[in-house]
Amino acid sequence: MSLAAEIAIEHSSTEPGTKRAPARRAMQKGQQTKAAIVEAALGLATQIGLEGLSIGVLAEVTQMSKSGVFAHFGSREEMQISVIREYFSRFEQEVFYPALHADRGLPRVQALFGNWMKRVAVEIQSGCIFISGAVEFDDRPGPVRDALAFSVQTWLSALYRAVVLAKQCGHLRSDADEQQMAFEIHGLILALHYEARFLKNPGSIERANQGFSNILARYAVTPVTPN
Amino acid sequence: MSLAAEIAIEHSSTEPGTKRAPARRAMQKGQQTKAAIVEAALGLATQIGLEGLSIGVLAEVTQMSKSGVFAHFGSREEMQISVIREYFSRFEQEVFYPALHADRGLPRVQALFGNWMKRVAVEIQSGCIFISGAVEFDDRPGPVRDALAFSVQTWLSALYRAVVLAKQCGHLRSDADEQQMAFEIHGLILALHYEARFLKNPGSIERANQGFSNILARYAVTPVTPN
DNA sequence: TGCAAAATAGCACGATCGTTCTATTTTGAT
DNA sequence: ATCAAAATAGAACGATCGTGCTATTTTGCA
Repeated sequence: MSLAAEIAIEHSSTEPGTKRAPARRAMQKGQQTKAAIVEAALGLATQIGLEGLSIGVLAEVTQMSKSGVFAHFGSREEMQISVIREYFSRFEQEVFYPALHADRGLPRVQALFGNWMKRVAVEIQSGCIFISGAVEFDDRPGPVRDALAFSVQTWLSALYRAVVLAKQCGHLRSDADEQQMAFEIHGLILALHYEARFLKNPGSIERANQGFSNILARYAVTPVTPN
Repeated sequence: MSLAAEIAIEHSSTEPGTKRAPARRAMQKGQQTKAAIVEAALGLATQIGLEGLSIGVLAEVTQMSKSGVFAHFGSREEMQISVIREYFSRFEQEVFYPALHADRGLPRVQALFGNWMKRVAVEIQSGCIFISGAVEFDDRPGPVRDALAFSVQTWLSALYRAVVLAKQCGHLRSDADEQQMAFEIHGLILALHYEARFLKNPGSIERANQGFSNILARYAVTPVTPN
């Protein structure tokens, strides 16, 4: 049902500062500061990447001591994972859930792509953790890579399922390959991020949108009205 | 004429260890060791990225002292730039030049894409500096970013010119947008690298090839024979 | 073979890193 | 208000980083 359905399960990892037996105390302040740290870390990570994050810089930004920051996570890796979870949560809220209001089938696929584009357009300035993180952790095994790959796979699967639904609705040609279509859409987003953010090529957003139109023209059963 | 025509100009930077006036000495050994260091650095950089390169690790790998390695470049940034130049040079030799033997027009575009695919297929294991470097330096100004962006732009321009040539040859529809076509091809390569190397999704190579066929079907004037 | 120049090594520097340990302060239910 | 627990601070650790300085070794024309 939810994009993050399985996330909740994985979230039951050992949180430092949370003792098992006597869970009577409220500990509101702790979670509050932790959220503020993650917020700051998220802003930093989108710009300089997850690997660029350091406890020291995080302490500086949040006006805390290094050990104060550290205590909230127990390790740097756990801090990075917290950032990934927060990023995923916002991605979910901004891209996935709003698109569920669109009708099943092609309209929903268009909504997903449209919301994704809106987000990436902003991330041309701020950066995207799903893209930078993929490069940073593509052959560095461990829990951070796992959390990142899980988040990305969850989102790409949601996109794929929307395409499958579109075909079931009869909106796509009978010979349309749903995995292929999702792959090509992903490529457009990646090319946009690369050419706009790194190369600073103007017109990239328009080309990504045009590319999506081209994909629709290929896979849809009938000419699609542009949004 | 050459893909790297302008590179030679940029290459006239201050090389440490090269004094201007008395250029009598041969200094063959120096360049030889430097080449070996760059070779080792290239192998490391493809895996762990340009930012992951350190003088210390490089000294370990080449069985030299840190200062011995350092002296060949004068700075870490200059070392990274040397790696980028070497990577570009090999890319040129492997992808660009061989494709010039194909006939102008669509055949050459197909050859460029085919060679590019062959290389990326290998880089699913080893990694691609043009992709990882773009993420590492997308908002870190400086000479390293400049060298990297220049290399990538040079290659993408070469691809674009091949597409323009294909249209001039009458191989593409009159309404074909060459920049758009190059953008979509770039997206396929990026999606392949992302989904195969990071997500380890099988079938990504086939999807990239299929995507290229789809692009040809859209832009070419006549059905194209698959290679 | 001699000898200057080039190549390499050795050492030390300040900085930053993640982490551990031990205080100290703050919190919040009783 | 009390007091234990939670939250935060402070200091120190070993490691690694890029780089500068000064030897020492190696190179290759004369």
